[in-house]
Amino acid sequence: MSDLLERLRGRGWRLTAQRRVVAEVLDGDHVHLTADEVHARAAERLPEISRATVYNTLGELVSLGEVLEVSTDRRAMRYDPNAHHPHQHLVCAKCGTVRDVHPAGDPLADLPDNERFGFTVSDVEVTYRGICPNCA
Amino acid sequence: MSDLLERLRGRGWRLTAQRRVVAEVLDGDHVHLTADEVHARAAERLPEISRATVYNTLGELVSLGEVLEVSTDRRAMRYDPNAHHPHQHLVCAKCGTVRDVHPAGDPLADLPDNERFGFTVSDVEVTYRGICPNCA
DNA sequence: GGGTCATATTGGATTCGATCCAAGTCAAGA
DNA sequence: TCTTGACTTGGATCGAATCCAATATGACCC
Repeated sequence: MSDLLERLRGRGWRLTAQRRVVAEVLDGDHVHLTADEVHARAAERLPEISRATVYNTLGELVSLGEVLEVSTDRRAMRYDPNAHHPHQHLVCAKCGTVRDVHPAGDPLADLPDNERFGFTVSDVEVTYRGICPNCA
Repeated sequence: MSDLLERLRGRGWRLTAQRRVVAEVLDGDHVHLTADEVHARAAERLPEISRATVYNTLGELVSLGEVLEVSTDRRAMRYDPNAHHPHQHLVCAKCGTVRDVHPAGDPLADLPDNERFGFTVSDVEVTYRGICPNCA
């Protein structure tokens, strides 16, 4: 993740303690934390960090393409640091657990021209739902 | 949509003026209204209908499988009466317009067993994003 | 038609996630 | 070290959705 910090610095990001901590919190494999969870973990290291800053930083990381926003339910948005490896999500309908998955095929290619209605289609998002082994 | 009302009556639904109006509002082709929009349209016919009742009724229709909930952005949930014909959604990233689309292939079948992690996968939801002709 | 009762409706309060804002703080270049 | 524009803060605010106790009403029975 220090790569990430370097990359952002190169783009003129001012490196603050708060941003560093948020980036470190996200630097786990396969985490899909809510903003509040990110805030809680960040606050363990930097007790005074505010929610607003966590939201700001997450928003910046998203628009820089370093983190993905995924909305798996009607509750809180989740933040996925695995932005540089295309993947989709498998969500447990009971406990909300999220796993990264890699379906075969290219869903974008599966949308024929006559089903695009003149849209310039740039992105597709696939969410699988089911029951995880723990909840079954 | 009177089919719908009959079907629901058969399941013990008590048929009230409010529920009838909500069902009628949803009885349009390819509409993807928010709860507030449903409420506004319902209120044209039945001025005293409350938001709470609209939410209740929509929730019931969803759990009865007669209407689909689609969350196309981080804003309000949308309600899709086209529940009996499998389809996916194409969303304009600018204006939010939603169109029903029918991609080729079966995304469920595209998720291999070794990518299911023991989940019982029951459903998949595909959202295409792009820019519509009007916004381009 | 009238009575009964379980179910539905109401609107105001409440929750929860997210955003906004003005005031204070601080990283980084000179 | 100084300066400055960008960053952070926490409290207010917003918007969607849910909850609740009081009231109203559809459906069934006679």
